Order: sequence, then structure tokens, then C-alpha cells
Amino acid sequence: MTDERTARERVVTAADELFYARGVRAVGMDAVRAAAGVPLKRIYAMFASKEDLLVAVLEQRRTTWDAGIASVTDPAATAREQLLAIFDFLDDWFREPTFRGCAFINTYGEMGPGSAAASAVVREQKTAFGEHVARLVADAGAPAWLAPQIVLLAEGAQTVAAVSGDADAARHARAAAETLLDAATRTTVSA
Amino acid sequence: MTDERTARERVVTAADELFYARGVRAVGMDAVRAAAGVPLKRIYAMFASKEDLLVAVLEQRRTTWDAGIASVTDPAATAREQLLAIFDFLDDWFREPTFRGCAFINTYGEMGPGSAAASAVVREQKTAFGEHVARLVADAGAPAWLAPQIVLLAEGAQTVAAVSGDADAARHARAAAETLLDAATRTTVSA
DNA sequence: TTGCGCGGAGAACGATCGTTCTCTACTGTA
DNA sequence: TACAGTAGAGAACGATCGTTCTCCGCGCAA
Repeated sequence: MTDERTARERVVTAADELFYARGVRAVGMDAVRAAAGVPLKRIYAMFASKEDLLVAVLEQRRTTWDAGIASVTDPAATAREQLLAIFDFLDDWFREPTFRGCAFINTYGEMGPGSAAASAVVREQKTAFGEHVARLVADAGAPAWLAPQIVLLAEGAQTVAAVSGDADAARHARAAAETLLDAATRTTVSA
Repeated sequence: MTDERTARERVVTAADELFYARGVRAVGMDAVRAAAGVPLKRIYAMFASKEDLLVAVLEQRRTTWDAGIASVTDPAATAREQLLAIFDFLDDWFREPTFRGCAFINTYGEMGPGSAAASAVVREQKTAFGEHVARLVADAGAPAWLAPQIVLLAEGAQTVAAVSGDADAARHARAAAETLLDAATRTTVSA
């Protein structure tokens, strides 16, 4: 048990990179073993199955995403700036050379009803993000119905950036979010 | 060659339903054969490989999508109503029991760089939709930068509806689109 | 030094896949 | 009726996958 924790981390990180780059079903467990440098026997001692490993990968990505979002929204002064900072975060992400869309959406599309466990983690991530946005919208004094609209822009930006390879999607989304924020905070009417 | 054309249609339609419901890699060619009622030998006489069949499936879905969008936007009186009709179309679609997200996005996420041919069809579909929206935006007398924002809402709605199972995504997107249209047509400034 | 137990490398196994091949039965013609 | 050609049903093939098993070598107690 020399590096029990780091071995697990190496496996999850290697699997994450491979799954994200090539798709889950396209990656064999032997490729994970080679990339992580951890023998198959140990991998199967940590994870009961490939699906278990996939769940661990998604959960790690969830905490990484939450931390990334927090790191960019927390320092912003106002709730409005915090909301818009989300799109700056997306902009940076879209420009990374390894960007290939939202891993949760990709996994959901590929596994779909084939893996209930994976779908559950994906759904959790999306609802958590929605709640975070809803909190920021409330802090900004905007009506609650603005939150799902902002979420739509964020999700759409990820899709468009992935499929069309258009990194400007984040800027378009940010501009739209500003317009929606302006319209929602100018007059606080109920829909 | 009794029903050459209908045999091909049966194969493509059966493959489409299976691929969409379960994911491409999760469906074997034998399942397509069973669902279409067309022997494997004939399938491979029409399509050189499974990837070829996938491309045919995506192309059929593309024309179906185009026709569906046109059927709902064409009758609308004004360009503004045509744009908003897109979201009514999505609303109907999201409520179909077989809805499982955008097949193009799902396929892109699953195949990714693994199938260049499929990715190309997906990209074509998305750019064609973007151009259609851009045309309607121009007809509405709105500035060009509104178009990618509307597209973002449409794509985001499909993602959210699929992952969260929230069919109201289309209504939120429509409301946001109305706000953006109002803001863009009120004053025609350049960004 | 001599056993002993554990962990790693990789073979093995059963299943499934995409694709091809074989064999059988049928249709149309003399 | 006899025959040629085609098309369908399903077996077969090679590859790959997830998962398990075997065997070898190394570190440690007496």
C-alpha cells in the first residue's frame, strides 16, 4: 500500500482524460491501465467495474468544475459580475486545446439509459449548477425565472463551442446574459 | 429488387431509432437487421460499413429536422414570429416520449474524433441551422449578432431538456429569445 | 539462508462486435 | 421437368472488450 491514494487518483485522472478524449466505450480498460501505470488487478480492487470507474471519473469532474466556477465567481464584487464571470470561465475553457464539449453531456449522450449510475451523476451536476445560478440570480435581485435562461445560455455555449469549434460562443453567451440581466433587473415584473 | 427503395428506408429508419435510443456503439448490426427485417447481406450491399449507415442516418435526420423547422416557421407571418416558432417546435419535440436530446450532439459526443464522416454531418447540420436563424434575424431587421444568441438558446434548451428531463426548457428559451429580440430591435446599435 | 505471502505482468476466458462466407431454397426459362 | 442464377438465413471469423486467473519474482520473519 505504498501510494494507495495516488494510485487511485492516477487511475481516475487517466480514465478521465481517455474517456473525455475518445468516448467511454471507445476506451478499453487496458488503455486505462497503460496510461495510469497501475496494474489491472489493482484497478479492479478499487473499482468493481468499468461503470464504477466512470462514476468516480464523473464525480471528480464535478468537484473540479465546482471549484473552477467558484474560483472565478467568488472574487467578483457583485452578484451580477459573478453571473457574468461564469461565461469568462467558459471562454477560457473553450480555448484549451483539449476541449471537446461538456463531459457530462457527452457521457449522457453516449451512455444514456445504458448506465443509470452515470446518468444520475450527470443529472446531479446539472441541477447543482442550476441551483448555484439560481442563488446568484436571487442575490442580484433578479426574478427567479432569469436563472433557467442563464443556464440555457451556458449549456448552449458548451454545445456550440464543441460542435462548431466556435470558441466565441462564450462571448455571445455573455453578451446575451448581460441583455437578459439588464431586462430582468430594470423592471422587476413577474412573468 | 422488389422494394429496393423501401428496404433502404426501413434500414435507415430502424437504425435511426436504435442509435438514437441506445447510442451508436451500443447497437449491433444484427439488431438493425432484426428491426428492419432486411438481411445483413442486403444491408452491406447498400452501406459499405456501419459508419456509412450512420452517415445516412444523420443525413436523413437532417432533412427531417429541416422539414420540421420549415413547417413551423414558414406559416408564421413575421420574421419575429418565425424565430419564436422554432421554440414552439422544440417544445413539441421535448414532449415526445422518445425524446432523448439532440441526436447530432449525442452522436458527436459519442463518436467525436472517432468518426470524421459523422462529425462532418453534425457540423453541417449545425451551421445550416445557424444560417437559417441568421436569415430570419436579418429579415426581422435585427443586428446580426443576435443570431448566435438565439442559436445558443435553442441548443441549450435541447441539452437541458435531455439531461434534466425538463420539457419547460423550450418555454424558458422562448421567453429569453423574446427578451433578446426586444432588446435588439428596440435600438439597432452595432456591438 | 530458507520459506512464505503478496503484488505485478500478462495470458486466458467468455461474450460481443463488424463483416464475410456458405449453404439452401426459390424463381424464371426452355 | 431440369437447370442457372440469385437472395435469404444464419454460421463463421477475426478482433476487441470487460473481467478473472495464473504464475513469477521480490521483500520480510526466523
